[in-house]
Amino acid sequence: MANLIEEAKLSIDELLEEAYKKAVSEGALADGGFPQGKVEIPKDTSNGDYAANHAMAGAKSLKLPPRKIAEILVSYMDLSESYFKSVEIAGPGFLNFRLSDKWYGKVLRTVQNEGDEYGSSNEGKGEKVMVEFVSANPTGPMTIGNARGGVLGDALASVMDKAGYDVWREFYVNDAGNQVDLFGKSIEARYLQLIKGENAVEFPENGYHGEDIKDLARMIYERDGDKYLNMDSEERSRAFVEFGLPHNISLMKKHLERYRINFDEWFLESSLHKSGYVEETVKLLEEAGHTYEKDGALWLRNTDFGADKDEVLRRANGFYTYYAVDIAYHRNKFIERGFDRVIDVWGADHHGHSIRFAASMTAPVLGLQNKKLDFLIMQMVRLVRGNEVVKVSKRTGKALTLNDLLDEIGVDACRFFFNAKPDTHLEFDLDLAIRQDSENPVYYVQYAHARICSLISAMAEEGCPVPEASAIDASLLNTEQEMELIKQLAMFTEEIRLAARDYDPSRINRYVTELAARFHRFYNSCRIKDAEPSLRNSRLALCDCTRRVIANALSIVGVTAPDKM
RNA sequence: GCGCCAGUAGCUCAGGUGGAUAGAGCAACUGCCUUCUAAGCAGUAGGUCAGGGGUUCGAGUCCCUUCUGGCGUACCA
Repeated sequence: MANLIEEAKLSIDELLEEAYKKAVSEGALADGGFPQGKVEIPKDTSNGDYAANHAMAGAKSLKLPPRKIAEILVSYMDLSESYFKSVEIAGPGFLNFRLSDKWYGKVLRTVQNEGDEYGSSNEGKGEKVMVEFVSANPTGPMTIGNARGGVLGDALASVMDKAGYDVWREFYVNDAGNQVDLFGKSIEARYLQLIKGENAVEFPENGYHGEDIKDLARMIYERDGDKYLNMDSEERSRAFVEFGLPHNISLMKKHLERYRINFDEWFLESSLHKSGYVEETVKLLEEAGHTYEKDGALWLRNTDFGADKDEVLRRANGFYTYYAVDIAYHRNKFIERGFDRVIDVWGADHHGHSIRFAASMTAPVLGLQNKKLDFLIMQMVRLVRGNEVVKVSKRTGKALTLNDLLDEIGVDACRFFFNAKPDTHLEFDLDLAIRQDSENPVYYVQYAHARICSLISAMAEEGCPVPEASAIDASLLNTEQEMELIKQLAMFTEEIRLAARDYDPSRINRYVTELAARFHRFYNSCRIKDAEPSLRNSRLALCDCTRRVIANALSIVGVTAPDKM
């Protein structure tokens, strides 16, 4: 559970502080306090692997020019027991440290010892976090937008899990409310059209036009014939909903499983209605005086909590709005189920809602003062086919479904592709996606893994198994390519930490692509098979570590790491 | 109108919370397989970081403003 980058930075801080203290005790520096500097990995590591700006930060308090301070610190510094072989002063006063082979060896040992666990840390300290994502309406098939939200949520959950949070994946099923009524009415219309003819029955204006609705009607007709023909309309569409929803939900489960997403819970909206929890929550707000009646509806004074408008909680017809249900649902997450933090992965079409909703959640009666509600708002996916923009809408029924997409480009490519930075618009070109073969970066990464696997097995057959990292001589790994590769291996834990902190799992994509690139560079410039035995063993251990980290990283994104390609 | 997100190479995007000379991949061009997987590597070319102001030793990064695109601003979810 080591974060090698953090360790290296900390050890530089310690080296500097020791040098500072020694310099002060011998009168070389004024005792103005140890300067609070930052240790960073510079963009360009040709001057050093780590750069510290303490000398610049201390210029004022120590009343000396930065370069002078740097010189004094360096002269009092002892690197002999450290992970560094040299320190140099550069530019305005940067202190540039270069890593020694003691550190490179430690990296390989750490990767090998920690195995599948390498990359994990205890940053999150077991905090209970729920990631709610996808939560697609069960009124139709999942779309390409859900493909993005699915990977984002799932990979975010994985990253947080690795970073030491206690993570729960949840799918919120909207199995109640207007959309569901409309769903029932849509099936009903299609059903009646089957019997009476398409022109004899009017289709609801805002109904769901998709083929899947027709399919559902057909299934019902094939099973029960015209049994529902003379039934009361309300009763009939309710019966159709009772058939259609479970059907769609199990289909979503199946497709998401194919997409390698498994939820800890499929939470039913209807359960909040049945248990009276929505009513109870609204009453809470009512009794605290946060509501008023207008035009027969019950309104929440959301402007009191800083929102730009008030919201309807209960419609004039007596039904609760999704807004009221959402408040109840989130109260349930925090209060009833004890999550410390909730992250909702929502599309950009919900961002207005998320801002107003966050305001509502600060209502003191809800008791969420110490809780943390975050939103990961992902921008929309723009579907294009060549130059033509493809409109995605469930209403028109023309959407490309998640399952169709998986048929076309495969799970690995899809997961890798959609794990992109959440806050930028994603352009998805269907023409490109279909011919996304070797152009796709996912293959570049997988290829590195397969290359290593076949190399390792070929070497094992020749009597050269992968050695223990503790038994190799890391000082032999002294070419630029080897050192760059090891440095990238060391970065993994830190990368996961940052991905969790920023809610940006796409960092892992970039990380693993860079790791693969560094491996390919190494592989091209360094022979393994016919190197001296000790060098061969060192390189073999390096290959093995790379293989492990690639596999670990890909598993976070939910992409397979093949042995052969 | 107001609010949120974005604008970086021909295309798709990075840019580590203000640091050293702005980077990858694709596309284009030139090389590298009798040697561990060429789905690879090395190299060339490509830029007014949307425009304009400001903050400071220093700005793609922070502030203001204009422009462009997306999304929102329902008794839909």
